[in-house]
Amino acid sequence: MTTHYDPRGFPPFAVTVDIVLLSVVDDFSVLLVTRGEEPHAGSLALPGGFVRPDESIDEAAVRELGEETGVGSRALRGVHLEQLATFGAVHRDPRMRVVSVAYVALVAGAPTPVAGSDAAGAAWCAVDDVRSGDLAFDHAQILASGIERVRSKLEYTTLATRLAGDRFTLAELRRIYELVWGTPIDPANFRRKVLASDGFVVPTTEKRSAPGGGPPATVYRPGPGVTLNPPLLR
Amino acid sequence: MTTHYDPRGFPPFAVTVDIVLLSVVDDFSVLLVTRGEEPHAGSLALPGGFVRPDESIDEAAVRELGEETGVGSRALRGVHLEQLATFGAVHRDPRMRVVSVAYVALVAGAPTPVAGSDAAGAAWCAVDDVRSGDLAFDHAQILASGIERVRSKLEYTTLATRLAGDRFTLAELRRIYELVWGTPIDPANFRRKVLASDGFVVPTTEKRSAPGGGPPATVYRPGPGVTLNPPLLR
DNA sequence: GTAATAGTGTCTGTGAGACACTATAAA
DNA sequence: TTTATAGTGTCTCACAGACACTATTAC
Repeated sequence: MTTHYDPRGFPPFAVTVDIVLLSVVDDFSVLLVTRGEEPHAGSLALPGGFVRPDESIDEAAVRELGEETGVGSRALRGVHLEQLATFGAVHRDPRMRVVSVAYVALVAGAPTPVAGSDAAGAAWCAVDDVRSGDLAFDHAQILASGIERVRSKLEYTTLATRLAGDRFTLAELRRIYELVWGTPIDPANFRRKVLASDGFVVPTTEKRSAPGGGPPATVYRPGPGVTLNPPLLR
Repeated sequence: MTTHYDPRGFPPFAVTVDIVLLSVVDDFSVLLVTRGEEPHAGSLALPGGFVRPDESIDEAAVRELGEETGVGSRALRGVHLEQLATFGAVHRDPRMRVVSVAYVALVAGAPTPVAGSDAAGAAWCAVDDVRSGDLAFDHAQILASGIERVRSKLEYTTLATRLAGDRFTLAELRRIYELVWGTPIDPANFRRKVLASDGFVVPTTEKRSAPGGGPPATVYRPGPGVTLNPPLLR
């Protein structure tokens, strides 16, 4: 931080936040926007925008999550938001020098983006259907980092409950793991491990019947724990 | 990334890199510099500096690691460098709006910083002796993040070999784990787990005797593996 | 009835951790 | 001779994973 170099003498940096907002319903999906202007007009991109001088980077991420994704503030409660990594190749944006701080966010139930701002072009896309070449800038790389972060964090944290919402059965929770990881999981062993993890899930008195048969399943809500001890293995 | 907002109309951001360079010899230590100018003149700080317009953030980190730490390029071969996190509170630097991208670096044997640049004020400090209040800016927070990152990565990666250098005995490797984690480890179980991890260490024909007694120990070098399967538990 | 699922029980293999034991070298 | 360490062996406990089984519901 000692400076032989005065940054005021050089063309400035712009700082942006880009958000990998993920959810699970029928698929493990990411919210993408269609760019309305150059560069990359018409391409898909991660929602994001410039950090303003009077807000921290974290604050900018929260603001963009609301504005740009158009996900209503009701759905935004209980959203998980964490910093992912920072991308700063020299020419990643052709307009000027832009450094992007990427975030990962998790929301339950893929809520429909409300109209307004740029949300007109916002849509949920199954992550397996997104082709790298379709994404603007270096967003394919950012998306890949975000997906990998979430896949690995499901192993040793209770983050899956952020994707499950505030009421879920163990079958629904297991389905989230199966869709995110892309592997089948033994229901009996999954049940035992989840219930053995202190603070992961809390049973309610409620029961829920699934279509297609089977006895009513106990409904659970997220527990107070954040880390999983022992971890769930992929 | 769609912009209703033109960043050119606002005071610019500066982007810096700060480096948490860690090593283990007698202690688990971090390289700190004494600041020569305001703000925080005389305080300890992490080595770092401004990112230049013509270099990526990663390139700036590599450059600063050489320049600012003054660790010779011989010792810099085999150094591990990875991005840690980005810190962007509004007033973290009183001069102007500065966003800092922090990196963690690991080097073997705490090489003495060579004179030149600001390295005159660079010194290795045991991480347990660093008091948060002694550090400039938000560097205490950055240091804490870096330490925690390394502590947890020793569990599931082969990073400890970056702290051990290119020739080491299992006792020396174990000592690194003990100093970083601050807990004693059973030598017999440690040996078995390390040798059972494919690609962690490779035996050489060399033997080395430790002062104080005991038979000569086999010397190992780092293996090609990067992840530890199964992990070493703290 | 039939199919599907909730929830429980059980067996096996693997690995973590504790610790005993010997062999070898420094002081 | 004493002390410390290298390296091996072994025992126990816990858990992961595979899978059988019963009970209960939708259709």
